[in-house]
Amino acid sequence: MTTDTHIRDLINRLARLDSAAGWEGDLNPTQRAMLGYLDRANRFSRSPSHVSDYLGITRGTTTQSLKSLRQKGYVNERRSDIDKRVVSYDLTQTGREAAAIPAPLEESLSALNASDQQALRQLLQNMLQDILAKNDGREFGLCKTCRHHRERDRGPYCALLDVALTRDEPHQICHEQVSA
Amino acid sequence: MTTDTHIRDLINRLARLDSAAGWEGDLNPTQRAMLGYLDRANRFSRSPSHVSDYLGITRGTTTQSLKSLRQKGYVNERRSDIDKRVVSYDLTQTGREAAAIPAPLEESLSALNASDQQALRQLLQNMLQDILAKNDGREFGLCKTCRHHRERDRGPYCALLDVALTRDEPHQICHEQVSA
DNA sequence: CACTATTAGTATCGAGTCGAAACTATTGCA
DNA sequence: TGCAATAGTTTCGACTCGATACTAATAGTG
Repeated sequence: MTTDTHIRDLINRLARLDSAAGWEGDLNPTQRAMLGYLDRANRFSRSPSHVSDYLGITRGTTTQSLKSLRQKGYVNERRSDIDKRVVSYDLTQTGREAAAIPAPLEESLSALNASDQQALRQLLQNMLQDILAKNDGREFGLCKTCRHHRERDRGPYCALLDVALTRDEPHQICHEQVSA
Repeated sequence: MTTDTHIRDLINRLARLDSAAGWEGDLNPTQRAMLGYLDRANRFSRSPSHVSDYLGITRGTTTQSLKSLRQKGYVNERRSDIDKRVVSYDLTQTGREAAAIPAPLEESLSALNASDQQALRQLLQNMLQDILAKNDGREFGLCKTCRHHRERDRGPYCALLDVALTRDEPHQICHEQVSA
């Protein structure tokens, strides 16, 4: 059906234009995407494996890209004390600044009215969930939308990992997130 | 605004998943995108420049990719007689077959009902037009939606190039297309 | 009609993406 | 304790991609 191809093309073209604009400075589109993910992911979701799952690439590739991001001073590596296999990445100050520059796609997005934005988000989200379900991929939704998220007296809390959360963590991406 | 980032992420993730699935056989995602474009573009729109404009990459890159597509037997090169600088690419039989395999994104798309599809297409199209307008990029719409397209007694006709069109050309992509 | 500017396309370079496959180190489990 | 699973890394080869410098053909101007 020609109709289908069309929407697919639109999505790919939009992403491509977003990418093309993403060559700003010494970052390429993939590096920018990683930076963006690390910026929005919580402390449980910042390992090479998580980045790989989110971007849909292999861990080998991710290792390479994270290495070049580290060499350019955008991220710091940190090994876990609990599980010595695990590595986690933090954005440096430079990294946070770079993650903050807006893309042309965002400007165009803010031109849409609120209800259109809502509709668009909903439709895209449904598609994404559908595809992820078929590929047993994870959703990487926001912590606060998860079935394990609780609001307690002393603040937010994760019932899956059994840990107290800081005030901003519910708004971050979690690799364990499962929609309620 | 977190809201904006979200939609942008959705679009990029969908495109990325589409890409990741696009490694089938001996084609990579970019090669697959080029093949798809060449398959849907009319005879006036199949040069390296047009591919570059459509994909938002430089001509140098496009030349390289077309070269590898040709070596693998997916496309044929043809120099124009009128303007000897111009080259045009045709899909081979193998190329047409490869362009026909559907992506997971398409299946997920057909799960949406017709009105949702229409709504989604419209919203994405508006965004695309908006972004293209800001970057003086071309729309690459279908011939039949163009202001130069005419329906004559002897069949479809292009008033811009002053040529008669075959029956299927109005349904193809044209680099000269300008929405009516 | 000659001269210059523009346009179409190509080659080369360096950095980096990407999957595949082979590998190390750690942890989990029976 | 010993083997399987997991997290991450390395290496390889093919390729993308922008930048830059290039050739050839056409267009436009005086």
